[in-house]
Amino acid sequence: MPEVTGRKPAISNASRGRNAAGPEKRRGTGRTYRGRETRRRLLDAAKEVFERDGFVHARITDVCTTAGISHGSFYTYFVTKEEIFTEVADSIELDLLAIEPAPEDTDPVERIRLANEHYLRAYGANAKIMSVIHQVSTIDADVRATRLQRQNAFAEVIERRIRRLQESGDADPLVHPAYAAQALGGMVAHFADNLFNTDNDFDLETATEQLTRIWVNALGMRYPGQGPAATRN
Amino acid sequence: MPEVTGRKPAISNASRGRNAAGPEKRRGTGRTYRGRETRRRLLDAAKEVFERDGFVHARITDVCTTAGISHGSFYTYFVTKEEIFTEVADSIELDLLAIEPAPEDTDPVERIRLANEHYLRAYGANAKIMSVIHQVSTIDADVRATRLQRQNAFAEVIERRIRRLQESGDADPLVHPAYAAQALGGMVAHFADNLFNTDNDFDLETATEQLTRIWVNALGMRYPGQGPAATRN
Amino acid sequence: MPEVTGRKPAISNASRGRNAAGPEKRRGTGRTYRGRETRRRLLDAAKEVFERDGFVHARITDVCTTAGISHGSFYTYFVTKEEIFTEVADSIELDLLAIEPAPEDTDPVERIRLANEHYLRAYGANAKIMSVIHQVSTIDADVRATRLQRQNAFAEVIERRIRRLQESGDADPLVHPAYAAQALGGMVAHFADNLFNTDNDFDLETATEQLTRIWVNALGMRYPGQGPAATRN
Amino acid sequence: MPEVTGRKPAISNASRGRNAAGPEKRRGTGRTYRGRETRRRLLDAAKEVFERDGFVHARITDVCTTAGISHGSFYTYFVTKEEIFTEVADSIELDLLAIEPAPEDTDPVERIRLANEHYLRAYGANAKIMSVIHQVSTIDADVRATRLQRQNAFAEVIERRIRRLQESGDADPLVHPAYAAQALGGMVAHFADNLFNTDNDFDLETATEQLTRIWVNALGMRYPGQGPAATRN
DNA sequence: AATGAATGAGTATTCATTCAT
DNA sequence: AATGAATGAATACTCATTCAT
Repeated sequence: MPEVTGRKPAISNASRGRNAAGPEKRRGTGRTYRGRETRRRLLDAAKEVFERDGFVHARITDVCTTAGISHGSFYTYFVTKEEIFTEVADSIELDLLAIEPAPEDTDPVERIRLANEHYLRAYGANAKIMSVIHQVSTIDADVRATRLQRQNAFAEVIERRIRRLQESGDADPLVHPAYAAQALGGMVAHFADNLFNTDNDFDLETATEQLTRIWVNALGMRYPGQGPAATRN
Repeated sequence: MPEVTGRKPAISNASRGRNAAGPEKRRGTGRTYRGRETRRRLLDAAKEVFERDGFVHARITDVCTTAGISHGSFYTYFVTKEEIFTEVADSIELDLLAIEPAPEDTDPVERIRLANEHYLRAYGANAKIMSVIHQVSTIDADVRATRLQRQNAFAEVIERRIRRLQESGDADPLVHPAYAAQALGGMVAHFADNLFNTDNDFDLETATEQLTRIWVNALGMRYPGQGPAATRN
Repeated sequence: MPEVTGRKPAISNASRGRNAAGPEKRRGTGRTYRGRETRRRLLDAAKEVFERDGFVHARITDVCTTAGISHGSFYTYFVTKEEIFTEVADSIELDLLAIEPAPEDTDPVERIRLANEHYLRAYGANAKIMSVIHQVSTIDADVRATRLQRQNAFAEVIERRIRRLQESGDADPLVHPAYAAQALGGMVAHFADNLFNTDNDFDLETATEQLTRIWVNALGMRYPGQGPAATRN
Repeated sequence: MPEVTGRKPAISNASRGRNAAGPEKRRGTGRTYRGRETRRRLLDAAKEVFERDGFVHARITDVCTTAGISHGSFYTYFVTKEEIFTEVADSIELDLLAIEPAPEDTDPVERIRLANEHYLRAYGANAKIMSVIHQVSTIDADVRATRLQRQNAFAEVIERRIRRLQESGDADPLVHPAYAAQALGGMVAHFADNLFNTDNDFDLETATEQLTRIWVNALGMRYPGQGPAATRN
């Protein structure tokens, strides 16, 4: 994706090195209370505008108007549209990936159900901005990288669990943990998007239950007190 | 990102009115061999440019240059960037969803494997443009609608098959066909994107096999000659 | 004549929708002294360019160059070429139609002469832009509407005066006030255009006198101290 | 009005020297029957399109489509948009200026009435295209010149008549023939445009009568059998 | 820290006219 | 003489970013 536009810092190379944050690039202005306040207002406004218009069509002007600050002040706090977007996105996805702590003795199937439920709920609470993040990830290499990184981190967690289940004899050993993790994680992500960002007849509870059932079946796990899953004989 | 323009009504149109516009909007120009050739060249060029630059950054100029035609000739064939994109996208996604007919007596599991393999291969052959289609679907309502429509059509096919398997006692009756269809279809789509458009260690064959296994397990199907799936007792 | 453009809706607007646009359309920027200055410079420049090139051939670029401001700044103040034109036109025609108040006891014929003189002088002072307004009124429905509205308002004033003259027995009762008002008003307007925008041998003073004489005769009015008008026997 | 556009023969210098008709410029193709037929179709179509869209917005494409001929064939018959317009315009105004032959002994007032009636009717029959001619005359110097030339020729006829009336003692000698001719001719022209090209409550018959009355009064003429015009004492 | 005016690169689109067939 | 494809000059408009106050 070569840089075609000529404007100053087009997206791809704007937030490069994320977290690396060029020393003179990142603006803060969090020193005074008033400054912090304005910054927060901008972030809130940005989220609103991004959700409404998508990243591509969102205009900084609108963000400023929404935040009730002047046009030029934006640059006191953020260097580019990309930067503020990244910050908005970061503040969001964190919730999504927060894996809830469950009691030690929670049943494995229940754990999966809880994780799925949490994912769906968290996604639902941020469905619109999630789809925008999705959009940006198809445009901007850095955002895409971050997204993939998170996806992989998520998949790794799942992978470890699958591996553990297999080791304890509770999951089909023929399932490849890495592949299954990516596939099942993707399945839930995909479904969540479908559930909240399109018109359809799905409902959250059934979705939770069904995704869990599929997940459990897929791994060849046993439902508690039900005998072997998916066995008909 | 200045491609997002849109001039004001301009004094002009004011007095146009009447039946001026007429049907002359639809462009075809497939009357001459030369015309058809040029059109084809444009479509090829467009695909190339979209793959390289993505929809947002693709410029009509580049498409024309690549096609070796003059600037203005583009509009002899297409009205907007969106239109040519849609045509490119349509020609692609069709292949993808075409599920090749398998011999009558093909084993159900094998059928699934074949379908998955086909999907992955077809996706792989068009991976780059597929991701662009993805991008556009997050930007343009029409493209999104078309995409969803196809996704649903695809899901319905899967749903019917699941239902049939359940009726013949070959699939877990507790799985909800509609939910499962959307989930499993999404899973494969998601994985395909991951497989071809990111750096990772997955390979096509294993992916085919694993996705199939998960799919089969998820539905509680039995692998041929292996006894009940996912049963370990 | 490419000024008559008008881009397609462009994918963009598709997802804008919602309450995006908002009220931000109306541009003002009269907040700062500097801003007001620039605006004024733009209006002056626009008048100059419109007078020189006519509306059709006038380019916004030229207006900006003439005003000594950058290209994009135009849009800080005006949305379209039409808008700035309308504003220029409005500021002009006002003078034209302002009928100066004459002393109470002014002779009716003198009143007419004064009005004609004022009209011709005012027209003369803005002859070039007047002809451009004329041009635009043949192109743009809005400008045409405004023009007609004014013309009619003007005609109504004349009509009322004719009616009063008839009531006091000072004008031919067979003359239809509404028709005459439109006819005589149009006569002066037409003559003014001819006088200032073409090569001919007319001069302002004779024109004033003659138009007045025709007007007075037409209404069957009496010249002061001359006995009945148009009577030669 | 400097040449701003870059297209080949922009209007102003296109029809230059009218009737001079550069030897190689004017295309004819009136040799075959088919050719003459096509030419006629083009002229009809052009009139229709010009009336509907005005000169500025009329597109040659539309003219061709309307005429049912191919795009490129236009240039077999006409060199430019201006040329075909001029030809359309010429064929129209002729009728308008045709002064009807009245019986030798026709009353002078009746003569004026007949002339006015003819003018209004002829204008009415071509009102729309007349307003387009008006438009073009504000854009194109040549068309403007032609228009003025005709207007002046018309005015001269009127002027001669006024002079004759004055010589025979039938018109106010204080009226300046040249000024009055321009004024009264313009009055009728202006009224005609108003009558047919705007929404108003005027009707043709009253207009004819009133314009005649004003005209007759203005010149201080006597209505037949009514004693001196506009005399009330 | 805030304001709002100024900047200017970037690109889509139209349509009269030409040209190869 | 007809067709229709190709050309390309011309220009309006957007919006991220900078800058003077």
